[in-house]
Amino acid sequence: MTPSTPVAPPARATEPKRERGRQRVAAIMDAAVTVFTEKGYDAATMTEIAARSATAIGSLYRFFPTKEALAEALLLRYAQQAKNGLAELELQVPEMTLEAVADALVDFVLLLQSQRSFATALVDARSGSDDHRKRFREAMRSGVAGILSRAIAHLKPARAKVMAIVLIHMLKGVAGVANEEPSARAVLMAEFRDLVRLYLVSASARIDSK
Amino acid sequence: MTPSTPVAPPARATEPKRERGRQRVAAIMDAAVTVFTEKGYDAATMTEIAARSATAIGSLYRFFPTKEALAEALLLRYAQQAKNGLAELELQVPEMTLEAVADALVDFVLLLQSQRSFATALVDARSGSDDHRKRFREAMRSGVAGILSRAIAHLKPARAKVMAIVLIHMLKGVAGVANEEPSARAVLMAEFRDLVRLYLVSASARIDSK
Amino acid sequence: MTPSTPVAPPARATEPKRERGRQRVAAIMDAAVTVFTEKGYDAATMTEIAARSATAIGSLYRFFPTKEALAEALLLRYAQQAKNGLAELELQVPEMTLEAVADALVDFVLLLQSQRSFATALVDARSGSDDHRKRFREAMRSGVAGILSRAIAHLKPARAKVMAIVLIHMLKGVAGVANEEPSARAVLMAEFRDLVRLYLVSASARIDSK
Amino acid sequence: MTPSTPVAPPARATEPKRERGRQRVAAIMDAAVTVFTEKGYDAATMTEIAARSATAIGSLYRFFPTKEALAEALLLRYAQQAKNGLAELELQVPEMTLEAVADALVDFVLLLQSQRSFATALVDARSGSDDHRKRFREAMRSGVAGILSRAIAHLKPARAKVMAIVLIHMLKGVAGVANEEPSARAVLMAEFRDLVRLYLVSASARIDSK
DNA sequence: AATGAATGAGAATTCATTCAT
DNA sequence: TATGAATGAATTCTCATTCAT
Repeated sequence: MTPSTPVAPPARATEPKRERGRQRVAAIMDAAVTVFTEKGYDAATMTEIAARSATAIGSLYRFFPTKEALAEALLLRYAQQAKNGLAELELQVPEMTLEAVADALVDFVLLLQSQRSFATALVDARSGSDDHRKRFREAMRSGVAGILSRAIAHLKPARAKVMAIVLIHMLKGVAGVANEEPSARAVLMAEFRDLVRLYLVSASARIDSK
Repeated sequence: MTPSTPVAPPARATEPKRERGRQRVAAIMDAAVTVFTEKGYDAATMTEIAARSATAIGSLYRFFPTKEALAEALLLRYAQQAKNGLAELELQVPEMTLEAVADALVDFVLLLQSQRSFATALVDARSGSDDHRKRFREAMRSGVAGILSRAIAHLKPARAKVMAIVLIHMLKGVAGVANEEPSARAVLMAEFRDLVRLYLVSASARIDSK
Repeated sequence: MTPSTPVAPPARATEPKRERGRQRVAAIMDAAVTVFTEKGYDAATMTEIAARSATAIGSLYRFFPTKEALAEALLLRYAQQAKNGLAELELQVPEMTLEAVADALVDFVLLLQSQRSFATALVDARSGSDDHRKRFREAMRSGVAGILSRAIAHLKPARAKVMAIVLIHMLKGVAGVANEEPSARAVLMAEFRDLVRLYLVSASARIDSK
Repeated sequence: MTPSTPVAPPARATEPKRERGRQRVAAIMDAAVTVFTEKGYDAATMTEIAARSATAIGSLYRFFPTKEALAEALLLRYAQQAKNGLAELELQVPEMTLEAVADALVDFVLLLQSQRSFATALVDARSGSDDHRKRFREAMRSGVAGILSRAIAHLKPARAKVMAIVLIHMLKGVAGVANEEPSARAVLMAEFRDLVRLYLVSASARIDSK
């Protein structure tokens, strides 16, 4: 048969309507995280994801009609978690010192880290609707900017945004520490922690001195 | 037991003996950089690289026996350039202020940047012998550490190494600025520059205060 | 890999550049005619066409990048033959009686018939660029109309066109006779022949009587 | 040896006992006509037919155990209608002129036409038991032959059959007119009408002249 | 040495049909 | 009985790599 969807939008996953389906979807997503993380988006195969989640390939496609749709769903879930985490953190900022905020951000990243590497793989993938990816990036930036605004008095929104971008980049480095030799990890972590603190404190100081 | 070399080391198959060959190789490598950058390692095809360099696919394989070998060669060339640049920079460090060194590092990254995006694509690719990649990373770190050692008096080698790692990560961010909206680029660049300076100056100060 | 041609035009076949390739292409096209005829466009598989022409599937795709492209090429070849045949016939019309022209048209169809059934399958297929199909239809109609114009004096172009359409439809019936029981074929053929003659003669008479 | 019935005859799985079921079946059949018409037999999917008739795929299969069975049922329904129409027409023939009969046949086809295109799709499909198709064809031919016999005095049964075949083919052309450009339709219709009349009248005349 | 043809494993995706709830 | 999940063979198409001229 000739494909009946010559130019279709990214295609959303069919929502499971029974308990069994929901379990399947969960299993698939977990397996997908693993495989994407191990191999990257391109090299990961739907077949392997199906196999690892003990799902027939047809069933996999029932819920995720496209490799891309699957990645998208994963990213969405991840984004949700990240967003929630940031929102939570933001609430606690008022009662924290700047250093504590810096540490909290680092801890937050560390918490997400298990999923982060796959997210990196997917976010960096070039194919597909960058739409979601952009929105995700934006959400992260807004979240971090929000925290910064609360943490540093009189920080202008524009600067908060810029700092958020830089900060997020730094935090990516934190996640990357996991790939280093075990012996070096502790020191590296400490160094990153210091740098993050330094960045926030310095920014705060610059404002106060004005 | 014989040493573990089951697979022939992926390297250039034939050293081009004649001028004609060297041109071919150069054309191929240039095309490869373009294609790898545009599509990423996996999505790039040998056929397209051949086409873009006006090379027959068979000829391409004469020079680079596998896709991986081609990537490796590219990486090697890139590493060489980076190394040379760093070495050069290192020589000039003694006559520079710390801030100038920070700026120079940023400028250096910017210079490499055109090739950097493809390098990122290749370095992040998981397949194949990480051997080269590791060596490349090591070289970069050593180079930057060397510069730091010369730039900051009494900096212990171990700390220089740690700082190099952190610094290199930051510099990657600098390269990433290119992907941002044009309107935001200048500010972001400035922010990164500040941060790099801040990092070096702060590290230097910490030592002096001891 | 993700496909690199998300929305590409029907894709033309790569022209073979060596003798071997040309033979391949011929073998493939012959096999394709057979398979399309036997199973129809949808049910025919590229795998089977490859197998029947003793071609590796990859080679098949080298020359015909799409199932559709293959069908298109077949149709083109067929159209060319039909066109040529009609053009030839047109030249001879002046020296023929009307009945002879009628018979010649029937014979012409019979000649094409071996390929006709597959062409029907392809022309009727819904997918793909109707462009070629339309052009083919138009060519046939023009050809037949030309013959009619030469065969029937004072026939107006517009009427010639209309008659051509009707005539071509009748001729399709002639081709369809092959599917009937052998015992009935001869009589059916004769009946169709008579009808075609009747049609032409009657049309001619109507003009003369004016 | 037992008679060759290896596969169960594809027929309605369950006669709907209740009103509800009958509605379902009707909805399914209607949707099926639409989808088959739009896409052709092969490209039509059971899933889509189910969706369009708001039927669960499982339910669809309760009523029609295979895709083929569904097609068969559709064809059967169509055949019934055609048969009835022809039978009705046959009764009226004695009081009609030959020309009127010709027109009536054309009108009859036009009436069926809405369903005809799908029927064409299915009749032309090669898969499955041609049994039904043959029977359908036979019924049509008999019906038309009957009409002819009544319309043309002294027409021998054998000739009636042959003429029926030719006539039916011509009538298919009438149905095909719908695909032509609107501007051309009227003229084409008239031409086909004339041809049908011409055919009947001429046949009648030939007999009388004997 | 250069070129383009050949190869075939493997990837994404579809869909008729069967099962379990 | 009705529903939606499960299944997996089959299909189109890709591409790194090898061969033959």
